[in-house]
Amino acid sequence: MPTEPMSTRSATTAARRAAILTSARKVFIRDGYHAARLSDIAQGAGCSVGSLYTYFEDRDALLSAVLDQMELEMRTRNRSLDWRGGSVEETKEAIRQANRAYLETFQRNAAEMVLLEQVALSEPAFHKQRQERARRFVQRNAGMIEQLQEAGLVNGTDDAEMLSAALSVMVSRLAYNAFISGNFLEGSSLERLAKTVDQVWFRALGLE
Amino acid sequence: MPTEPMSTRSATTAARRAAILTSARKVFIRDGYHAARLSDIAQGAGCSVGSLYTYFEDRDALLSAVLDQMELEMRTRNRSLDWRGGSVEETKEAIRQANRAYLETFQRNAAEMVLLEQVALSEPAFHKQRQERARRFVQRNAGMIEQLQEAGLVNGTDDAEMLSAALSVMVSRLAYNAFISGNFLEGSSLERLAKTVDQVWFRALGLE
Amino acid sequence: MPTEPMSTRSATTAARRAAILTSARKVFIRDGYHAARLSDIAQGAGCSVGSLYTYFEDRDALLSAVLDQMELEMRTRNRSLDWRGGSVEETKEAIRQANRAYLETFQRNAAEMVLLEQVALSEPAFHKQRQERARRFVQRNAGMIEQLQEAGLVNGTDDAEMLSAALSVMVSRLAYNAFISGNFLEGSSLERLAKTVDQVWFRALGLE
Amino acid sequence: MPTEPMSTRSATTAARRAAILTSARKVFIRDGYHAARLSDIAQGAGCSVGSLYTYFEDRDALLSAVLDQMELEMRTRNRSLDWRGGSVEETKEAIRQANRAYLETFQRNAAEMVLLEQVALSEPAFHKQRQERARRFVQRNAGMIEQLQEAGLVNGTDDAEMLSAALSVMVSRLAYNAFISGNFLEGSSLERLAKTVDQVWFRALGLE
DNA sequence: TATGAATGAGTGTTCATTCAT
DNA sequence: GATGAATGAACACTCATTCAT
Repeated sequence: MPTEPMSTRSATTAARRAAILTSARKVFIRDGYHAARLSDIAQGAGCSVGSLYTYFEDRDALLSAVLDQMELEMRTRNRSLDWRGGSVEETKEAIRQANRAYLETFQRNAAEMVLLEQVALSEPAFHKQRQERARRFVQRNAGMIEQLQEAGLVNGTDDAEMLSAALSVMVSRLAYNAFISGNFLEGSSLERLAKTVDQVWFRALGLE
Repeated sequence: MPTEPMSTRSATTAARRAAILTSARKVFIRDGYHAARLSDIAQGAGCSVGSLYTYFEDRDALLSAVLDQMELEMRTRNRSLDWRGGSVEETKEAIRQANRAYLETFQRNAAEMVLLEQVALSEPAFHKQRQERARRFVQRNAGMIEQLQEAGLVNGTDDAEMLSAALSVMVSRLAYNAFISGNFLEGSSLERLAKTVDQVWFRALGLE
Repeated sequence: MPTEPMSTRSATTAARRAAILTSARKVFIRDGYHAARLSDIAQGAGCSVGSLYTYFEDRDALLSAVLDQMELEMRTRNRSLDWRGGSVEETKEAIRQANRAYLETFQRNAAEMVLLEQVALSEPAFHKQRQERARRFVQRNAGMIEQLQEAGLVNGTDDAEMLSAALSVMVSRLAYNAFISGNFLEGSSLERLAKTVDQVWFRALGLE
Repeated sequence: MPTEPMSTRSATTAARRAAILTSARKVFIRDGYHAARLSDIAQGAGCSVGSLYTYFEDRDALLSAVLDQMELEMRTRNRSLDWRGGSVEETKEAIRQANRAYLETFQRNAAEMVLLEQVALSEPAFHKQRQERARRFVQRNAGMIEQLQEAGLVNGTDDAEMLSAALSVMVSRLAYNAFISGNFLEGSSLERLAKTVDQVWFRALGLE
């Protein structure tokens, strides 16, 4: 066994930690940030409440670990537009792929997105972190729009940063309304969303 | 006695109800949906905690009344696009005015919007109500887009409903990020937002 | 009824507060500072645990109120030696009375003294306050000894402050051992203590 | 093999026990009787919490061992007055030496004395044991005072036992207030204390 | 109708002790 | 013998709701 990764104890310990994390994620998503109870999490993990404190400092640290895990899994959605020159059609294709990747990730993690939203609304620290991430994402896209402007592919008089923000929030919020149960676009297919958002991006940038 | 004013008692009663409502709104907005405490609301209203129950069934009913009051005040923002024929330029002007009205209302009621968001994320009943309102709003705009399509003013092959939704959420979410403290667009002027969202609307609809 | 002291509500409220205080005092004394439970205090007061918080901020505030009440009751013990000139015999009589007053107070509040001791050992804030009181008490007596020295009644070469401290702690600690159950002088009569401490005071001061 | 040293295992075992004891003493003194935690003790001893239970029955047994160790070290302070006849000056010298020995021990072990006090106030069993020790100490001194009375060196009408107790507690409590941080005699030199307590002893016994 | 004291269920957290490895 | 994760009982504190006055 050349790649034996860890001792039995470590393995067990890691498994228990993972079980708690999984249960916590389920309970936090099912009951919401405020209503989630440690006792439910412990029960779901098959351990006592006290054991939660073996692996996590307190309730907030546990939540934080859950959120970190989610962010890690969703990292791909943060891949902003990757354009390094190319024809109009290549540019459009890059946009199509970025939008699709984002929508797919959102669809796969719809429940998680609600939790992220709840926490951001209640915990200033997390809200700040999340906004910072959004800001960077929008900035990157804005930089790309400026490159397109310089390359003469799109209208050079636009407010690139605000345009980037507008198109970004359009996609994310459309996904929110489509993929999260109870919302007014519920049931809309990813295809249908993608088609419209691509179109708006293209026209807003003048890529036609 | 058709114009009999309210009796003194009624007047007093109504005033007290209003005082409670005002205090509740302030506290719910200041402390957030979960952290707001009835004792603070009573203190702010200059009455006892017990009196709250004379005017409202329970905490949720009080919250509900606060939200209703807010919705009433913000009703203008729900005025969707009002297009009844006209030239391209007239259409664009109608869009400009609708967007501006929405942004102004949002800016004026930024704090309220946070509360609406918090509640929608925690209370399914209210969430449903809010989504229904959003759905109707989007449907109305979608209907108008279809009329524009039929009039030959805009591209007739677009998914009108999804396009309406996309453009709507773009405006509301951009406002959210611009007018609510701590968000990444904080400080952006209404003018700057309006210019970009108008532009995207026009291009997305082909109104140029 | 010219001296009607308070409204019925106030009376009831004060009575409830007093009941809680009485119960708290009993429980704190019976179980000790650390082992005392709020549930026991509430039960003894005939109310719910939650009601304790109507009258006291938290456990510490309740304890503090108990201690304040005790201090108030025991204030007489702080009456240090009151000597304003006079013959040797008058001085001795003043000492006799001061010692007796102290011992009587201690005897009457023996259980309370244990609690004071416990708290002082665990709560720096209270310890400090208590030491300050002791310091002032000793200083006053030291001042009187100096007056006696100046009057030529007692040995003028002694360290008045230290002598005062020595004689003070002798009385208080002897009382502690005599009046508190389980201690090695348990059962000794106040008379017996008084006779010895008076004697030591007289001889130490040279009042013979 | 009469001088066979301890086996390696025994040596190791004894060393570990000693390490635990040392760590426990440090932690109990640093954090106080109630706040001291076994996990800190184990960490200080460089072993696991579970190992504590290999060497000591439970928390109380460990505390008990710590206290025993302290008592052992401080045994000299328990050497009561050792008078087997002699002149007045020799008697006074014996008293001087006893007081000084006591004060020195107390000063050297001030922190330990606080712990002893805390435990005595919370644990009846230990309190009893401590009082018994104090009683014997006072009895021995009382016996010596009676011998002095019989020898005509001191006043024969005094209550020897109570006088012994009074003088004993005076020394110990003065030391407590002088050598333990936060008390009102803090900073007083051993010399200053000794001078006063010697004086009081001499005068109280009539040794002049 | 107004009051505000009383209620009590519910929660996160601590830590000495145990025991499987 | 050594380990340290698991346990679970115990506690202080909160606050929406009730109801006697």
